[in-house]
Amino acid sequence: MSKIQVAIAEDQAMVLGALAALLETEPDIAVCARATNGRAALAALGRHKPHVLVTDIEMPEMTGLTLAAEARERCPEVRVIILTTFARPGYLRRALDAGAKGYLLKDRPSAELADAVRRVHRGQRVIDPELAAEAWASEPDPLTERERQILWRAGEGRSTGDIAAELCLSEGTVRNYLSEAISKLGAANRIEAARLARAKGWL
Amino acid sequence: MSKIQVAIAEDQAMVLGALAALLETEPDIAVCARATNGRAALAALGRHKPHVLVTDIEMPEMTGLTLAAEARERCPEVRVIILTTFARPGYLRRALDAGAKGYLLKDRPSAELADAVRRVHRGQRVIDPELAAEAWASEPDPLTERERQILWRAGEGRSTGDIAAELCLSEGTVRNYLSEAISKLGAANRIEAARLARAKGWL
DNA sequence: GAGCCCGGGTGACAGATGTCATCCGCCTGT
DNA sequence: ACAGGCGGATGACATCTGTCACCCGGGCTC
Repeated sequence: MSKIQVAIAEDQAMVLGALAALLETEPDIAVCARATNGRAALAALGRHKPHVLVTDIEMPEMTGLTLAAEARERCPEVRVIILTTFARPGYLRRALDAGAKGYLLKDRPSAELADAVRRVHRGQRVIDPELAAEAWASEPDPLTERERQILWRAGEGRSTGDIAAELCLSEGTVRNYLSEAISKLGAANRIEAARLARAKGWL
Repeated sequence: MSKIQVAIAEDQAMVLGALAALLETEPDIAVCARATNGRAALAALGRHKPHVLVTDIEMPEMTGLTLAAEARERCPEVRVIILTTFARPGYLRRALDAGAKGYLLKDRPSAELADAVRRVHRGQRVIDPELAAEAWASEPDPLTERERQILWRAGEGRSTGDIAAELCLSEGTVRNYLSEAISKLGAANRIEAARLARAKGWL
């Protein structure tokens, strides 16, 4: 019996090593590659051709979501499982759009990981059930690309003028977009709007 | 040879399980207790009397820092290692004040964990070297308690008026504190100030 | 008791933010 | 050819923020 070959991408080295140790305790699973950022993971996919890729979302260089999308392009036979802290409907939706086969939360019991790897390897989908329900019920991202760009920067503490300069827009326009975003999100000001958007995974 | 008994506290069950798997691969270490929140961890210390406690900082019920302090009170023979994402001088300082013997970052290679456990068990201290240097160089928290309260709320997106009402202060006073905090932190506005303070672990 | 620091408050002012109505090009579908 | 939409801009206005100078009352200490 040949083992299921798994690649892992996770930016916190300690967690990466720990996840690898966890999977290595399974007799039918082998970890063939590890990466601490998205770009490295993508390179590793080409070299090792694993059956399954387990990846975090928030990573330097390349996010797990874009990694999933790239992987589908270049190595369509690799099945991707997103493993993340964030129970954000927006992330799940984007993950599925990017062709991910699994979406698992880091606060699930550790036994579920190996299970998910096996299931996905068999061709099944594995989606965190609570999150799936929530995502179905929840409204889709109401923000336009511009609003996202601007709200993001506003959330970092940059001023209207700064943002306008950076995006080559007029100051008034930036305020308009911000105003629009604030009202779409039902917030009282840019700060709260940014927080809400982040919490939903829209940012 | 009897193994080093380790307890682990970490709120993300998946990571908890993975860390346990990682430590279990070491022949001289055994994981005798696991907890996904601070209170449960404290209870486990009483029951299992481990040699070493490895704990995250940000957890529900009780933070790893207060857990460390409580542990020193009730089970002074247990050596505590803080294992966290956050390279914040403020956290390190508070951890050491609380009697922690180790402070390790989650983005260090996973091999360092077992190493740290052994060292701390032998009675040594293990502090992330870069962080230690930074903490020594870095100025101590410049914020007063009031400023902290107010800046925290401002960072959540609450308005000056809101905050004043909540803390039973006048609106002008809140603005004064905020202004003071902003200038202490060298920020351009309350949002940036809150971000900076958070990054330093002062908030 | 005089002087002084500290938490808190006031008032005034400039500048940043949030809201609206309106306008202008530029596509796009019919 | 024309009506819409859409991204972007403008101007005006009200409100919120950030800053500053100064005031008050209670504890200190000398």
